[in-house]
Amino acid sequence: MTATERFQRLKPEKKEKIVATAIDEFARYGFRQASVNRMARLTGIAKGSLFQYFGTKEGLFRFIFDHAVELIRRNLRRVKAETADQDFFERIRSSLLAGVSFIRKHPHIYQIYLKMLFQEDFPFRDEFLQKIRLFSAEYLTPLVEKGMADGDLRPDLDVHLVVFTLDAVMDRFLQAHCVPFLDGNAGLFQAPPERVEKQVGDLVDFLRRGLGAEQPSGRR
Amino acid sequence: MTATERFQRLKPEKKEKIVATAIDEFARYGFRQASVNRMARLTGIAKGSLFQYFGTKEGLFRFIFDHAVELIRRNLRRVKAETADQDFFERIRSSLLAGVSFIRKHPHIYQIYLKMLFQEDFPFRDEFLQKIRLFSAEYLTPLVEKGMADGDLRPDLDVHLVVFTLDAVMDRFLQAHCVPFLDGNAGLFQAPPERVEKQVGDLVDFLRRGLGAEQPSGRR
DNA sequence: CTATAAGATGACCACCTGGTCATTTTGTGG
DNA sequence: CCACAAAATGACCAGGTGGTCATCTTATAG
Repeated sequence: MTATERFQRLKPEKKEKIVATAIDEFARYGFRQASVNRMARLTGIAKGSLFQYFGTKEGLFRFIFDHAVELIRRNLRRVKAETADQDFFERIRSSLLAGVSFIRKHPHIYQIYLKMLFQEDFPFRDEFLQKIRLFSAEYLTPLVEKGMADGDLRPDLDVHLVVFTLDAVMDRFLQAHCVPFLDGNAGLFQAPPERVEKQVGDLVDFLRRGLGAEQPSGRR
Repeated sequence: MTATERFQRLKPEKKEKIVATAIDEFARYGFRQASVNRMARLTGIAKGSLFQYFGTKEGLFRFIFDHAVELIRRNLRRVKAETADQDFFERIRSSLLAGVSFIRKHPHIYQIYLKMLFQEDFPFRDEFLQKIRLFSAEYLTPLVEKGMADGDLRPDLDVHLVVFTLDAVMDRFLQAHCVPFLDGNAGLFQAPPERVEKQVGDLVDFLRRGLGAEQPSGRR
């Protein structure tokens, strides 16, 4: 990969400051419009040093990108494991709440994610889009397949269509939490935790009504 | 509004060339990264002239923006009127097909739309997001309300949630048609018309199964 | 054909960018 | 305290930006 040993040798405090500032910068401005000069000013580190650490702006972004991917991967794995014994719709509920929680903790990473979706001038965008598909395939697909096998989901549904729909609805829910006017007048935008809890509940109940088997194994 | 009389006085041919080039440029590069120099080179018109016509880069974008909004508005109105007598799900089907058709005809406008969703450095972005909400409220909401009143939709569903879900699924369907790897392995990306026809049909059938009343007034 | 107004033009400006590298500062072992 | 290496620095560069405006070209009217 790109050589960042020089950067890795820095004091943790300095490293964190650089990472935080860079994430912020890329989240706010995308790739092309992000300014290494500004990052240098904000971190108090000479521009030359930043280029010594990462080679190029793209190298710096590569590092941030990998960092973010790893964070997301860990989160998905964790949620998947923690909810393994739950009912299908309960898992969807947990996934949505985990998504909101992740965004709360790492808003700038999510902002970068949203920008990369439709902004072609990001480096590694193809890799990024492939990873998204992989995440969806590795996370949602097996979840749906298990849901059908367990009888939580109506047996007449096409797995791919369920995955596609869930992906769309869940993504949109998270987007509406971050972008004004993308909610359906439902006050999703920057809703406080207790309101989110109810919104997620309502949405999942709605999904259950459309996708759930009539008499599932569980109660409710 | 911003003064564009100077531009309006030009020969239609010249006007169209400018509009087409500008739409292309903003679609490819967003706002900040779009270059008036490049547009001048591509149209063969002096940069100074472009600034005489539109005042600023923002003025030029304002014109393109209004132009695009008007196009979309007309399209929505037309589809809504043309499908007024159809069954609810038939209308959704028609809307999706009309969406794909619009994107085929105006791919760059749709690209600008996608970029504006998450790129904050566009001028008029708040206005844009409000318009989106308005379109959704004026288009999808009454459609769903009529669908429920007509008994096409299950009566126990919450209108807002149906609108939210449809919005999410339909938007995602169109996005998947334009961005690779956003489809659920379903080959939506840049699918040819006949494939789109089938995909839309499958999706709508799927939606009908989840949202439709058991015994609607019509056949099928 | 001329006088005048309207329009087109591109050199120019200040500013910002990613990236370089000679120079200075700092850290370390003896 | 020194010597030497490693790290930090910011002036500098070429190239691009949005925007201006004196100058030139064109069209029109008398």
